[in-house]
Amino acid sequence: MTQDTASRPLRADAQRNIDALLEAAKTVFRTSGVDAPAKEIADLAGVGVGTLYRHFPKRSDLVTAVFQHEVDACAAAAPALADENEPGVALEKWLHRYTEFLATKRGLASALHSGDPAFDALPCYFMERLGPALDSLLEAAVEAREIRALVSPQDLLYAVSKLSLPLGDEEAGHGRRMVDLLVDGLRHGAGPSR
Amino acid sequence: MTQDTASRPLRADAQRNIDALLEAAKTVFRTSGVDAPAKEIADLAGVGVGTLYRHFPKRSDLVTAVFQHEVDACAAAAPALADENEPGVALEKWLHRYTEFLATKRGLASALHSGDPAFDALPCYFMERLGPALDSLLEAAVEAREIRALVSPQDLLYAVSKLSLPLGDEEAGHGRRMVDLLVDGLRHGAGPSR
DNA sequence: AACTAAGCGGAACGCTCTTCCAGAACTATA
DNA sequence: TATAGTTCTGGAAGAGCGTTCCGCTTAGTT
Repeated sequence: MTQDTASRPLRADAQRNIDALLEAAKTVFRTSGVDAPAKEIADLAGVGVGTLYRHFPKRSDLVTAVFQHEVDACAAAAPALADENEPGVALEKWLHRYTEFLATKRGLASALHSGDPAFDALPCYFMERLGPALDSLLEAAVEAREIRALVSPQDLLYAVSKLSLPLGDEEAGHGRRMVDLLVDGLRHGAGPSR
Repeated sequence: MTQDTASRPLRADAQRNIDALLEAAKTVFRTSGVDAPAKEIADLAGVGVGTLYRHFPKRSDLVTAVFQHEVDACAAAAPALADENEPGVALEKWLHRYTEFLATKRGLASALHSGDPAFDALPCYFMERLGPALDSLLEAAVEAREIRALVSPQDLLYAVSKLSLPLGDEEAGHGRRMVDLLVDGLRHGAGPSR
């Protein structure tokens, strides 16, 4: 899933280590934030710190890779959910999947706004991957007349983002409730597509 | 303006150092972010690092103090602007003053969302100080029939916050333009108060 | 002037980041 | 399968930063 773009195909053990590092980094970022010690990540992955720095010379490289990895996983969940559920339910489940994804990104949001140009491309990647994924779910739901057709995937993604990464102080679960409300709102106007 | 709540009145040189540290930290936070080296702040303030840690044992103590200091300054600007300008202009100028304040807070926003409970009280402090300040400007402008009366200070503060601390990638100045638009929107419906 | 205690500075310690290279591990070839 | 050639690995080493600690300084008091 990683590093198969060009050049020669990377040695097998190296690929294994990269995967282990991504998995470890995902876990550590969630528990200790994006500024967690490099050694913690290397230890969890079962490799030396040198190996970490060989594959991800800058911290932002690792952060970016983990982020893209998770965005990909989130996007990939859409077709699976569409197969297994009614369109409206699939949409709802995917949005919750998306909220869970966002919930693990508190620390990452800080990095995104840190001004480091290394992160500039992430929001684009985000939209490019998730936009179409959500769009297919929306279209199916509109087709099935379970929701109305008046929302763009971009708007919905941003709306859910802002609901899930709140400014200020508020109790847990607030984001999830607001997302439910949003989906119900979409359902309300459902009917024959014009 | 600082540390005069209780106990004995703090030695004069200590108070001077505290002020110098706050001033230095404000500058350094702006240029190097909230994670800047402690020594950089201490040097700029002309004191040893020990002095910094004596007054602000944890980094969050310093961050919190600087933040409150700046919130106070921003709130204090409201009456002055109200004296020197027409109500509508005072409102507009203050909102721009507020945007400038927010613009220096990129790094701080990260800290706020970092999950450190030390920062939990900041958003409340923020609203408590700025809410009334903005409210007085709004009331004066409504009274003078320069804007309509349909907005709460909380909504306006949050709206401007979100416009000024954008998610995603966008060119500079976007926040400022959107704030202008918002103020024009307020003006549009102006007329006899009901 | 002398005393007291608050306050100061910066050396020292420990932790983390990052680099580097000798040697291990893998792959291709014969 | 044996060998050569390359990639990749691990962790020691060097540098830098955060934080603590304590002997000395200095403001305030009598």
